Amino acid sequence: MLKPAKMQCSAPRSSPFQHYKEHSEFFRVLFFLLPQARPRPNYSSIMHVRVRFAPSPTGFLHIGGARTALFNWLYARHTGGTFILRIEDTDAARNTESAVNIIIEGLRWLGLEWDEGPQTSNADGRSMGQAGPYFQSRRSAIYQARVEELKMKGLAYEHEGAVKFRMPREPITINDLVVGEVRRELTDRESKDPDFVIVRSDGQPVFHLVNVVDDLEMDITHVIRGEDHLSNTAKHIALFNAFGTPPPRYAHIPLILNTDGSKMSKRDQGASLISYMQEGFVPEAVANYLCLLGWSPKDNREILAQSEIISRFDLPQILRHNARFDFTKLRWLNWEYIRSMERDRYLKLAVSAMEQAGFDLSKVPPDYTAAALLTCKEKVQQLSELASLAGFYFRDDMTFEESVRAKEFNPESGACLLRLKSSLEALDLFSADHIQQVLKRLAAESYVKMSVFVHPLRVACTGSTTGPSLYHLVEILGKSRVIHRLDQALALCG
RNA sequence: GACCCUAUCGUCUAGCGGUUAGGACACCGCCCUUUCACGGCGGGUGCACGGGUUCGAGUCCCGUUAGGGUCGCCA
Repeated sequence: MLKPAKMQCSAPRSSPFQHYKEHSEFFRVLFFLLPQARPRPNYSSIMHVRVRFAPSPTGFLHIGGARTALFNWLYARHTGGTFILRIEDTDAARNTESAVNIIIEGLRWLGLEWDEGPQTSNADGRSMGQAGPYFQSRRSAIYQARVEELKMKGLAYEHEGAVKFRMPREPITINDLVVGEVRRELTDRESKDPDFVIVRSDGQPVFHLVNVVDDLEMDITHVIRGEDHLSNTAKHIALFNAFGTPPPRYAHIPLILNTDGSKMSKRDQGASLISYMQEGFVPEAVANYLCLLGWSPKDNREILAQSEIISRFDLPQILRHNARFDFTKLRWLNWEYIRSMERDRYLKLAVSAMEQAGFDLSKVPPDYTAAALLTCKEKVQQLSELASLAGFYFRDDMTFEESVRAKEFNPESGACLLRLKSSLEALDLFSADHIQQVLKRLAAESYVKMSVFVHPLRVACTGSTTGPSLYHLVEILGKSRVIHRLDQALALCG
């Protein structure tokens, strides 16, 4: 089996110069003699790229599917081509409008706008593009005509009420842009009966048929999909051949596995894109992370602007092996995006995360909310962590876990809190600086470290031993709230 | 069972015959420090195994092993 060079560029395979690097001396001379020959012809200028994401609306958008969509989108943007969304809703039983909506909202959240496809989840609703309908459930006539065509050509036949396609018995060679040249032989089971069903006995066309017909009718030039379809591709190529149309270029991208290396299925943690939307992830961070699975900018950088990814992204450099999903690294990336996020956008996302966690901020002064949430901006990896980190700002009564209560509140800390209370009460200007001065002074007077006062104060104010910068949080809470909380804590000190 | 793909630190990756095998996340130590962090400095960990080819192999070839995928009247 011949494996083509991994670094083969986007140039059409027909180019005799694609391996010029391997014969540099020879071609250097050749290029000199033939100035019209370019080492890297620009693929996009030769052909207008049309790619599609074709999910089945199952009520779920798999993170791997999201990455497939992302890679298609990136390739379209990279080449100046067209990104198409097609809904493969041939299985009527489990397809609902809300299931389509999950796909649409997921893609929009990730920022993957499509150039052609539905604009709403309604199969008969508005759409963009001239190659519609973009719902397979509305393309029955097209499939029927194509099946008739195959029958006429003697390439399909009735069998027990279904229609079967005459699959070639010879091995089929797939020329994959990522995997390379793959010679696919029939399996032993297929050898017994190579022909496969393209229309079920109930009249419904099956995936292999509709997928190929749509790619053909929609002039899809590149099929970028998960590697789980690599073996099926032989069937698809055979179908294209049967229709007398050259197949598109294929690019099978590696799969995303669980951390333990097992296949990521629906039920696995983090398998659904919706979970990221709900758990405080920033779409750019998720997209950035997804890009790094199976693709690399090769310059030791992890955080990349979308525009940069678009200009660098290409199919031949995609890795061939599966990647395990590293939730910890995603969280780190998300933190990087949150901390460098523009203030107002952060506030918007932070407020909605708090509301999602059950906090009603509608009656809280906006300035207070903003100041409070801003103290946590660089401290959360997911926006959903805000509820526990900043919750104390928005609660009237502190609750203390038994362990915290036993450890932090005792006669000694009570004494500290009492002095803290009178000193803070006397403070005219309740600012972080002045509050810090008070702590410093008290510690100096008692010949103890600041932490002797810092710790009880933090626990009294926030209910926790960790949190935002103490002096700022005390300032933001304001004198009356702080005094009230000190009283509450004092009552627990015995 | 058959067919197909894959194999560099724990994870994501750089590497395209000659490297002290680089980076990131995670982890450990020290410094800074009002907590948790951030930041700074330093550290450990890797070419699955076995054969070839070659002066020289992480890199090319073959095999083994392991992982993943496919073989539906699912998509």
